[in-house]
Amino acid sequence: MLRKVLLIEDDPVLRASIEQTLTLQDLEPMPTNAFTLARRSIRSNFRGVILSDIRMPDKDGFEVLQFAKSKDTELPVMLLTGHSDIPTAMRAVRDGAYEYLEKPFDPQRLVDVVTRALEHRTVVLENRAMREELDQDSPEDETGSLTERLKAHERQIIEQALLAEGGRVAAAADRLGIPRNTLYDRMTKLQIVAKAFRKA
Amino acid sequence: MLRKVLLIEDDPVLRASIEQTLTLQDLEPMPTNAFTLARRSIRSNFRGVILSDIRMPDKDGFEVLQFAKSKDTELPVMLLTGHSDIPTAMRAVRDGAYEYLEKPFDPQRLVDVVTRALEHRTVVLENRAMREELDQDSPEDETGSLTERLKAHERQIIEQALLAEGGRVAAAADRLGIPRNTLYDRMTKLQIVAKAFRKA
DNA sequence: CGCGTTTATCCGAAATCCCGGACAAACTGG
DNA sequence: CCAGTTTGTCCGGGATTTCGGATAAACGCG
Repeated sequence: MLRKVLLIEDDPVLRASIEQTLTLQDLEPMPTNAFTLARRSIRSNFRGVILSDIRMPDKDGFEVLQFAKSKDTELPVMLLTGHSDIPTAMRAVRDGAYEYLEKPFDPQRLVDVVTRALEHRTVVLENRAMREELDQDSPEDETGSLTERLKAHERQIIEQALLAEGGRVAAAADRLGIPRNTLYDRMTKLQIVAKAFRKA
Repeated sequence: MLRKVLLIEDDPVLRASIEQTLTLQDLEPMPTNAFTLARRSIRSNFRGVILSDIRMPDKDGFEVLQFAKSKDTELPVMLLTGHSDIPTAMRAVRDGAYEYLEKPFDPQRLVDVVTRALEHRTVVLENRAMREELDQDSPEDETGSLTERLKAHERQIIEQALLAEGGRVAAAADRLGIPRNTLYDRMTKLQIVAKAFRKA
């Protein structure tokens, strides 16, 4: 489960307060006082969520939202808003903000919302990682000569055995159910060097 | 993206209202007036989310929550609550409810919350499906002798080539880059019969 | 039916592989 | 430091594989 919370809030008092609330919940706030400072942290693979004030001196919280969405549409952005800005905040939610919090808010409410956002972010990233892995595995190349493919597979098996045995050839041979010398023969042919698996 | 919303609400008026709101947003409400009726729909693989009143004649919304969580801890349950029940609702959120909505609520707010819940549910289920697929593929048995494993792999490659060529051995041999006779030799050793790939 | 193609099997020789034995070098741990 | 173990390499012969050639049987099609 992720724990990072990129916090963008210009009011030092409120920022410190939120920071403390999050820290007490075993979360990892990354406090900043302005959007420009937070910019570089906002990436498509950011392993956390964003919590930003909606009204700030330099930049609007809306810009934070748009910037974040431009980097990653599934990156949760939560907005802190004053009472007068609620209609704006609700529109922001429709535009892709994860949630808004009306000031002053219950610390527990903040924690709940942030926690849910982090859960969501966690599964989204897991999802992507798995999808990538799946895409990698599936396209088994059905091309190449039989002998080449078998050789490649044999290399893979032998290297795996060597890795499992910390590069000890005799043990690997035993594990593979073949005489030690035979394994040396195969390794020579495949140009596998045992030392490479032993440096641990 | 999922769209089902299991709606548990005993007040016919409110139920119809919510149903209409959801339908207008291209969602699929499944309205019921009591927990007992909804029970059988609540499964670990339920492809949707749950929206339940927290105060009902027969059963408490809490029980819905607990029942749902017992089936699937990642099944979002949202609770409709009156003003007096807000502390209860907030505790429910800490206990795993996805969100609570204070009556009377803005329809747009309802839609936003439900939509977010559905997004979350969608990625969670995708996640599980992929995990299962990954678990199936990955556990390559790292056991057995080298020769046996290679033989198994060779059989797989040959059968795949035969399948691709409709069981014509000569063509398969060509595809595998080996002489036709050699392939016959291998097939004999591996007890592969070409006819089995030809009846198509 | 008759002819060309494809399949399936047998043969034999060259190439390759498997595997035990042997041994020096390197490593290990009392 | 030294005895015991492990590593890496070489050897050699028996087993296996490879692969072209040959051939009979089966198939496909006009």
